[in-house]
Amino acid sequence: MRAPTDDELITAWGLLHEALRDTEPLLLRGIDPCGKDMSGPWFEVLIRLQRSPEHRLPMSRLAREVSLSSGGFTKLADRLEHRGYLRREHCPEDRRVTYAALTDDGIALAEQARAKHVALLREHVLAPLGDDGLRAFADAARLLRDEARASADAERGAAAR
Amino acid sequence: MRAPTDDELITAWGLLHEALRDTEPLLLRGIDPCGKDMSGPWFEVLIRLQRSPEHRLPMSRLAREVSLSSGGFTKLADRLEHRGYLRREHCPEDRRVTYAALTDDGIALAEQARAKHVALLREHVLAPLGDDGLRAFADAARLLRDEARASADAERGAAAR
DNA sequence: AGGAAATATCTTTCCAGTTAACTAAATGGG
DNA sequence: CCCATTTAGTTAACTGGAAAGATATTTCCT
Repeated sequence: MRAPTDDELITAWGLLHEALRDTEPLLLRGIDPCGKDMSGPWFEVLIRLQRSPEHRLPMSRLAREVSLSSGGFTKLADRLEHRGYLRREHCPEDRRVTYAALTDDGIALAEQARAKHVALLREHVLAPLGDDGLRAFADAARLLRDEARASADAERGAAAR
Repeated sequence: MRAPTDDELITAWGLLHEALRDTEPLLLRGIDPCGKDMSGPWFEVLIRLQRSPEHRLPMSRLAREVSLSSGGFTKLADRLEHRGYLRREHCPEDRRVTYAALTDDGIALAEQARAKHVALLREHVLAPLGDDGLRAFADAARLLRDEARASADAERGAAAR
């Protein structure tokens, strides 16, 4: 198999960008109980809280998992709290940490959003790729992600030294 | 082959997000003649202009291709122009359009940035995926993108009717 | 030709997210 | 035991990009 040319590499990476950029809006259509804003990672936050015991997680961990700075996550939490989907809870064991916890409304919203999102994923991602294609795609994405994390860690280690 | 569960779908999509988000910064390291800012699509713009005859394209077309709003692209063009990498040229045939054209500095920057970017792509994308994996990955991305565009077009058509 | 609709750009306004500075709380080495 | 370091979260200043409106130019229809 011939090795890819420079242009093939650039094109391949561009395709990934375009696929994500064009598909993303389709996957959230009709899921907007928060209003026209709230474009970003609020859905990720809801999903992660929904999967968690007692529907709560430390804010710092959530921020890290959705790749938001601490300051950015504070504002996101403010928005969700203001709309009644989330509340802050103090952790008695470690008084530095604050939990972000779903309210009942937040739980309901998460379930509804998740159901719609999955339906849209089946339509716009699973359908074009097929079962096998989806798995292969996901495996490749995992490889990329792990390589990126390993590289980033290696660089951080080098910087610390 | 068993059909994917809801969770597998959500996870697969999340992996794609993480792969892109974590890999992206690695692919631009050392490519920053513009300063610490200029995070976004300036590289895409340079590449497209580099490939174009006379190193210039209408601003509106560039904006569409890199998925920026007209306002957003105006500001990006301002930044690149201010740094001396780009100039605006009026089109005599259609006086509405303004070309974005690379300066000599811009051409040099594009070549240098492209070379570095390709090297990083080989290291962080081609290496983990392999030749065949990369092509399969790119093909899947193309499928996704085309499906998304077809859906978006269909919806626009329905809205126009 | 004349007017309506479309196109391209710029302007303004708004908002999400980053960085950095700061406080509070926990941890670890001497 | 104490001080230095680290971690959690909030706040403020700034910036990139989106949405909507304004203007100028072209195209299309009659």
